[in-house]
Amino acid sequence: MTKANKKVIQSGKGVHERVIDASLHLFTQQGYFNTSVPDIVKASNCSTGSIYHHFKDKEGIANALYESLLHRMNAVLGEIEQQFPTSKQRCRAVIELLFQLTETEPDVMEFIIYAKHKEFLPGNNPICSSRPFQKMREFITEGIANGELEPIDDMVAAASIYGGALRLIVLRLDGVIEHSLMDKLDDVWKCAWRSVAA
Amino acid sequence: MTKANKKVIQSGKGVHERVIDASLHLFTQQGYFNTSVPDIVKASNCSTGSIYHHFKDKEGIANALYESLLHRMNAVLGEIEQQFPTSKQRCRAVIELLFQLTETEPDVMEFIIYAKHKEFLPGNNPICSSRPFQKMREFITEGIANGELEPIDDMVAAASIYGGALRLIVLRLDGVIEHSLMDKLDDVWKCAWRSVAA
DNA sequence: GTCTATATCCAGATAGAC
DNA sequence: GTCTATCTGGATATAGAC
Repeated sequence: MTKANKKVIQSGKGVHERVIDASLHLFTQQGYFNTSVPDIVKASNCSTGSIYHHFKDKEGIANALYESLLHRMNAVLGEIEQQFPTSKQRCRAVIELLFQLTETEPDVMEFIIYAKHKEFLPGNNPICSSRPFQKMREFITEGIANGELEPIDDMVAAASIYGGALRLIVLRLDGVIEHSLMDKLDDVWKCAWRSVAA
Repeated sequence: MTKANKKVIQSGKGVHERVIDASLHLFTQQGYFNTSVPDIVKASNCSTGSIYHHFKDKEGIANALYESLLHRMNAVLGEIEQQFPTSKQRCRAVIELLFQLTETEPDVMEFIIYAKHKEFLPGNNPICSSRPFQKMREFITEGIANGELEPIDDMVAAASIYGGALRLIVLRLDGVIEHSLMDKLDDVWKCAWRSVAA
């Protein structure tokens, strides 16, 4: 990508947003620790001084990014909850959402489900304890309670429903799968649902 | 752990093994980039000079560790292949093996399936392309070919069979699950097999 | 082969002009 | 609020005695 391109893409954005955008890209492509603040300076077209004016430190950047992505995920899951009444519909919608996000914004997906946050955000809980992941499990718990799903351990059921999709997402992000996950959605869903349906 | 303890544990081992052992522990507990060579010096009771005499550099340590664990995994999967003739038996044995390893040697499991190798071993292929992971998928492919499993996409079938177990392993390593995975083995396997059985 | 002492580098972070 | 110049610490890696 040329310098000119970068400027076009990021024109009109404030420092905060430019830094977050650049960092998401660098962190997912190279890893948090392989990305230096000077790297972020170059990629964001902001100066060191500006960056430290807007963020406490490098970890503060990662934290802002993390919070914003979790917040966004949580909002979308809330919409799914409102739109669909059954466990079956909700879980299917979640998997479709995750696949779509993997295809359209792989950096976002990679940062959410594939980054080792505890290594660079040691203060935070593991991401699987975060609100969005909890909500995903609630969809399951309710399904067990109302008899849509087999009466088994919640964690086992959640892992069975979402586990296959999450594996495929990792394989896709790693380049092992070369075509769009959307092609596999129906098959994945069929397997996932069969594994726990009552 | 006291210094005395450490010496007892590692007495009689050579530099190579002491360094590998200490590094596995440090890398999984703190992350590769949060572990300095001086950290490894202290934990292994080897001097900087000795370490660099036996390994080219810090990455060389991680690489030796990675290769040795993959080699070990590969050997055990080979035994499973020999011992069991059917896809069903083999996949079940794989999941049991992974659960056992998670409980008895969580560091090993964490380094194999949860570390972001591409960030600190940039030369290597993604681990899901490695021999052991390929072999796990072969067990599936053969099952599809001989009619034990539904005739669906190999990757989808593999993700469905192993995905739930791998999710639970991550939850266990993150401390979200507090009891032994062995307790859940039967349920996990039932779900996994139902998802793809012909 | 193992050790201590040390060189070199570059990261993260700050100071202070504008 | 943004910038450039700079400080400081600690990391990786080496040198060279033993």
